[in-house]
Amino acid sequence: MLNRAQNLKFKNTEKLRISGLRPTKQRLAICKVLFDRKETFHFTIEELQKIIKKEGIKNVSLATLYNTVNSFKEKGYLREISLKGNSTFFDTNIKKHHHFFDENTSKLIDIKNENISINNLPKVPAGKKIKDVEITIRVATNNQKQKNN
Amino acid sequence: MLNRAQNLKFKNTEKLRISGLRPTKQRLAICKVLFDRKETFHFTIEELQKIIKKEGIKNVSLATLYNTVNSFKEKGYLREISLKGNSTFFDTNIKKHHHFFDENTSKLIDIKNENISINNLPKVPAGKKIKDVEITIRVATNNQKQKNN
DNA sequence: CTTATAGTTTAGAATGATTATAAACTATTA
DNA sequence: TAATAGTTTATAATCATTCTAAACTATAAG
Repeated sequence: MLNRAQNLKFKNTEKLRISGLRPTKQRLAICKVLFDRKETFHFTIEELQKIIKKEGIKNVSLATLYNTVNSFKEKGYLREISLKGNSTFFDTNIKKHHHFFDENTSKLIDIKNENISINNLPKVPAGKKIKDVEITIRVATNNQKQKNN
Repeated sequence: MLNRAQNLKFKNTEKLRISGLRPTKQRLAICKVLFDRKETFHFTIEELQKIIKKEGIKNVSLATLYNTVNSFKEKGYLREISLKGNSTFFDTNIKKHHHFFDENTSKLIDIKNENISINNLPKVPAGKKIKDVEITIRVATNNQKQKNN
């Protein structure tokens, strides 16, 4: 019988194998930060690197972070979020959902998909299928000017 | 009485003055491409440069393109569109509306705001106001793999 | 008209994010 | 245990964007 830590590691190893990736120390370190937690979260590559450093799990180069995160994105274990300006955000929540973007803090907040629906969606261009629907609601305190980026 | 070309130039000059920008040759050349047309359109800085070159209006440096487009964005004469990966897209349509993004062609298609509405929008975070709502619907031909960027 | 000045343009440098490279390293398989 | 295929890493390369400072120009005042 596996304890909690062993079980999580086992799951991560499986996730890597399924993705066709060998379970190396670096990748397991990344998995631990990304997937061994109760709540999903949003991050940039830079933030991910800081977290891994802080937890002192293992030093992981930027190149490996980019490669691994991109692999997970391709395999569907992570999603990339569209945002103006700024750098690229990823989300460990891979269920269909949407986002508030707080312009004051530059943080994303999930909107569960059940809460929201779209009416009168126009016809999709001929011969095309919908691959993804992304809704981003930018919010800010009232007294703050709207950021245009 | 002004003819059509003169009238458009006058309007552009006004637009610049209102924005606190002097109507230089370069800026008028950019305005001509952006605003002197029936239909609004989407562009990247690189595409804008190509169009201006092709029309042979006036050579405009990249720095000026960035500066002027950013000024227009700040003044509200242009909107920036959030998109994963790729480079930054702008839209000369400044009315509230949304977009299809065709993954096969990497082109945007407008969805008029009247056509679409959102239900069950959850409560906005405390003390915050909605500044913008952006809906992007990614589409592709059925037989093509979904791009994840 | 000039001229002075404040604003503008530009090439090229600087920056920052991301990707490519190739040598050193490591997990896996035979 | 060795061979090999895959991985990591530092560093270089690339790409979009912003900065800089010198040359240029629109505007306003004389």
